[in-house]
Amino acid sequence: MTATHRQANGAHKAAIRQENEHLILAAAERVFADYGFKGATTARIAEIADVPKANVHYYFSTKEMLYRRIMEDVCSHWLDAAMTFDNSANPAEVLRGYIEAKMDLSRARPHGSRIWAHEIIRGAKFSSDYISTTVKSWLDSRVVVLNRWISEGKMDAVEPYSLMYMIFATTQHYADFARQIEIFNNDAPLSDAQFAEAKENVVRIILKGVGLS
Amino acid sequence: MTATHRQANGAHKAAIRQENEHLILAAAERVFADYGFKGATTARIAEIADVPKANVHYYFSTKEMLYRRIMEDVCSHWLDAAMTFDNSANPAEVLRGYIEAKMDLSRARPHGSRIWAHEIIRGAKFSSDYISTTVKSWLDSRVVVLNRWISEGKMDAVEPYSLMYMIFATTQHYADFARQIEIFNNDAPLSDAQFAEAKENVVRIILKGVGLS
DNA sequence: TTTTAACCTGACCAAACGGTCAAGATAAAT
DNA sequence: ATTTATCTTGACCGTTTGGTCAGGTTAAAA
Repeated sequence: MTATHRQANGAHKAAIRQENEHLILAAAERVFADYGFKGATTARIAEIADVPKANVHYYFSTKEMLYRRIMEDVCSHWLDAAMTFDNSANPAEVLRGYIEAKMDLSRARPHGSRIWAHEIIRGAKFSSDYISTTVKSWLDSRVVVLNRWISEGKMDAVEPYSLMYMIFATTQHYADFARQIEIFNNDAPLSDAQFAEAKENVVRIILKGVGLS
Repeated sequence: MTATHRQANGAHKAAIRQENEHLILAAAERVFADYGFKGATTARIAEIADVPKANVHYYFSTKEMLYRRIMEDVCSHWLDAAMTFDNSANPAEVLRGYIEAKMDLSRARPHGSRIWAHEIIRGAKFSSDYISTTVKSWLDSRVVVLNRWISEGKMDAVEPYSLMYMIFATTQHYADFARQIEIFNNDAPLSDAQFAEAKENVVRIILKGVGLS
């Protein structure tokens, strides 16, 4: 390979690194989603990523570091996509937009939701700090908005945390319990049309349930 | 020990067996709830049950058999307590009773709910038969009832499966995500009063959401 | 009292586990 | 052309894993 074929400034090496890290992270996301931290094995991650196990440890020194990286990726993605709780518009539109965004995220990235579920069920050993700071701040600020809407008589006087938990639970159920839903749906994954109907139903029931329709 | 001190007909041996099986099952429920099937270890189960590891294998030949037994226990308990979907009364009372029963079960036996969550997230490898037969039959029969109520104009024309999934998700969230709720509640578990308020909120929002209040 | 059947467990095993390492391959810099 | 830094990987290591087993204890039956 001559100099003219090479990319400038070591771009090839960087590309290799990016490619392999991406392969390993994608495989790890699947394996951690299926088995949780303890149940996942680096051998299985390597197998799915189609790289030797030693290569997994070359890019990510330990299983815990790989797990933490995955958690960070999942969280940042969620902060971007699922925390678009714009409080400038009217309550019904805001809640509808938020619920739809969370439903879409469950559909598009179910692995992230499942990793989160594993992590919380086990007791949030790795993420309790993150939850008690970043996530709690975000949630509390939304509760303030909800309470303002309630005091302005724009919606029913529901307990805001219960409402938020209901939205968390219902939307994430379509990712975490997708296999159960699939079985109930005669062993077929929900079609796009079925999922759209489910999404609309969730929005309708919750909006009406808090007096916003 | 004389004959008069002994219990009749080998009752003592049977009692020993029952006692130890119970100890091991209780410990296994906790460990499987925390780590799922793959992540759980028989050594940890033995440690929590306070019996030698070899004794765990004396009463339950393999980890898989112990897990299946736990799943059966969890399911039968749920069938008893959480499937009391009496369709003779009026819709609002029936739904309220069902939601309250599921919330109470999440509060009283969170481990069972978490084991179920692990099992489904992983793809229901051990339980897909049970879900596609017993549970699906139960669910489909309740959907028939909901559809009848809808056609009789007693409640809104919601998609019944979406509604049932919402109830599953929201009620089980209080077991599966108890740790997250605890952190949001300033690192304190929900008090009985807080839980009662949450339960009432869930009932109110769903009943109103489907036109039953 | 003797026999029998069930219970108990420390010690052990092969397999799987997370992680290491030396030695080679590749490509960028000199 | 040579050096240097990064990438690659089979082989390996100490530990943990699910599971076994021989030999013991206990209590019911004969």
